[in-house]
Amino acid sequence: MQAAYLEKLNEGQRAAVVHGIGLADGRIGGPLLIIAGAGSGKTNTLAHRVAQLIIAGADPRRILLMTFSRRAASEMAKRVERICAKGLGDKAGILTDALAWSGTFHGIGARILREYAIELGLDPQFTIHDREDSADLMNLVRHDLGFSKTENRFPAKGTCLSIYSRTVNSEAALDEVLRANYPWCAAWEKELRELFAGYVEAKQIQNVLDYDDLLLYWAQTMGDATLADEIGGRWDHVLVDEYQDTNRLQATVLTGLRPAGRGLTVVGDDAQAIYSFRAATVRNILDFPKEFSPPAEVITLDRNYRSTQPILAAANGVIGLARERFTKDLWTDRPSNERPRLVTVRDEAGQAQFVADEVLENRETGMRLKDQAVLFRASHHSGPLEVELTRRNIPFVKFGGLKFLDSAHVKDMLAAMRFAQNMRDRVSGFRLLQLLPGVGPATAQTALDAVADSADPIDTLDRLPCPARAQAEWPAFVELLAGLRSGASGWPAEIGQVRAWYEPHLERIHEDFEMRRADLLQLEDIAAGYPTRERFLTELTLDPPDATSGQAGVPLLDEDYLILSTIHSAKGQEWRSVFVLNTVDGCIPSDLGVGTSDEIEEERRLLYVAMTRAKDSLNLVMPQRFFTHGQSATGDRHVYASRTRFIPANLVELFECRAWPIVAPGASVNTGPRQVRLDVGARMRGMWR
DNA sequence: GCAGTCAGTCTTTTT
DNA sequence: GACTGACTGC
Repeated sequence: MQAAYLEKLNEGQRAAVVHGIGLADGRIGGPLLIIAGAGSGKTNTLAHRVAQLIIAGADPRRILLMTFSRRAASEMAKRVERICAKGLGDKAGILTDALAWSGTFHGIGARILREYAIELGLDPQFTIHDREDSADLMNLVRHDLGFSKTENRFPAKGTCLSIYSRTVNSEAALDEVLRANYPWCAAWEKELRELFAGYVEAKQIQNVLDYDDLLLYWAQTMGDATLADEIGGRWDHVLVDEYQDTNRLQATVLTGLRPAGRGLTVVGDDAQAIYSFRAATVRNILDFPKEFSPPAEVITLDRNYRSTQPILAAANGVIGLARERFTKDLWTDRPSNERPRLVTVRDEAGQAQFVADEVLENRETGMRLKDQAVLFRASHHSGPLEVELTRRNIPFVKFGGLKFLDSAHVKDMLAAMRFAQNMRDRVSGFRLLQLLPGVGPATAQTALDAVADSADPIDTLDRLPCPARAQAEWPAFVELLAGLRSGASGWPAEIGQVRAWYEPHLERIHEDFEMRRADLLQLEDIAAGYPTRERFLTELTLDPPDATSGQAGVPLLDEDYLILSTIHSAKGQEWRSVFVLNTVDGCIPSDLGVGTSDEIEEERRLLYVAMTRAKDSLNLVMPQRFFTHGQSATGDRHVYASRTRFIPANLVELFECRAWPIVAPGASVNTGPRQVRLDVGARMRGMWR
């Protein structure tokens, strides 16, 4: 007899769902690898497996579910709950929020480390630095060591951090990483080693962890037999999604948790590996089965339920040219007469018009904006389109790229709260102090030194001889910190106090403070959704709100809006109609990513991921001309682009090729409504400015 | 020692 | 077109 909720699954999916469940005497099954192609119902299968475990009697609090993003985690939790409701009926009510251990590797790591902080010699109040904070700290150390004025240019802070991060995450030796990924920095190996030692020391003194530390400390913890047993023993089942995008360090954590592989399930698709820049390695998923003895069972899902046959044929064609590949072609029984389209447009402005036109046309036929998405390689590729959408009043939400947390004024506010939380955090303190008029790097350094050595930092700050120009502002500043540290006003009232203190400075520093002030109010709204300051700061760093909106404020949930997303952020999602921008060499593949053949292969998979997001309709848009940057608004310098190398001539027949706009011979090129084409007035004014 | 200006560099994707 | 470092005046 088979439960009704399993009937809709195909054979492979069902095998994956029930693997190792219901063994005699309640034993827990061996390791399982699910190779799940794009659109093969991967999320659904994994959710069913979790639900099946619970229905079969597993304790949901002893299930660890690690996904790639927080969004994926909460989505999964919802689905599990729904399926359990079907399978358990009334008894399912007790499960609400019971799937307590679901999140990203980093998020779970942070939780574990806070809990075991004392045992690991960490202060439980540690703050977490995001990438930019880490780069700033790296820069401070780089400066202290005198590397900022070497005769030959020393690698920039971001490069140093990337090297450090890759070395840590790939568990490789520094010289290997330099040779393989940063050959132009190889001459600095000795200095880099010194820099990284200083960086690690600085983090420890200041009681901060960076993203990598969340994994690194966790992995180190798992190296201790007693702690590994204790932590691994908290869960009976560990499930990992998007396993192709994990790195060595994450694999180490995982084997530490489940040394024998018992109760371990990983899911992924090597054809969709697109995070090697984060040191992810496809070897993790390929080598998974033989990590264990007996080896893990492998189940492959190759039936695609998402796309029409012509779309899938084109995607298979693209990935078929990959140098190396392990999964089979996907298949579907969704026929269609409509091939995906390769659309040639004149330039990026034409591309924006084309997409806007098509999106509106689709909506006329009843397709909501939300069912349509525009995908692109780099965040800034959508710039002209965003302008066009705003002009035509088409609401949109953009995923990926710069977030509102990255703006200077938001970071200032967060720095204030983080410094209050942890006054040894120099990056936050450094930023915060320099907001005061008359305080620059030198004064800030002195103040932070005094605070670091002090048992009563607030008192120290209060007595500090501050520069004359900061005199007037100093008492209010110290009072703010004292207030925050006392916790007297409680959360989220505190953030209002910070804003009240900060606004005059904002006004002094920025011309456009009106716009920025709106962001601060939004930050306050977001803050109100978190129970404590510590949770707010931690979770905001680990899971920043990932969408920015075209209009002021995020559109209401019931409103309809178009999705704009980087291909990376589109992972795991699907839409009825998908547009891919700039399907030309130089954008896909990015001309920055064509150094090695491995990088080229990853760019190819990126296009594959983009194409396989589409259910019914797919448009790959190719602007012919790109205007180069660094010229006046009316300049005409441009370069010509050609079709992406991933769609060579022999694949073109899989597409319907067309040009837009369709120009009848002899007709005027500009078929659209009459509009300003040359702002003569602006040119005249520009002559004098 | 701070703040403003100028010239030169690098420019992706994200937890 | 943003960020960094060097230079200059206060």
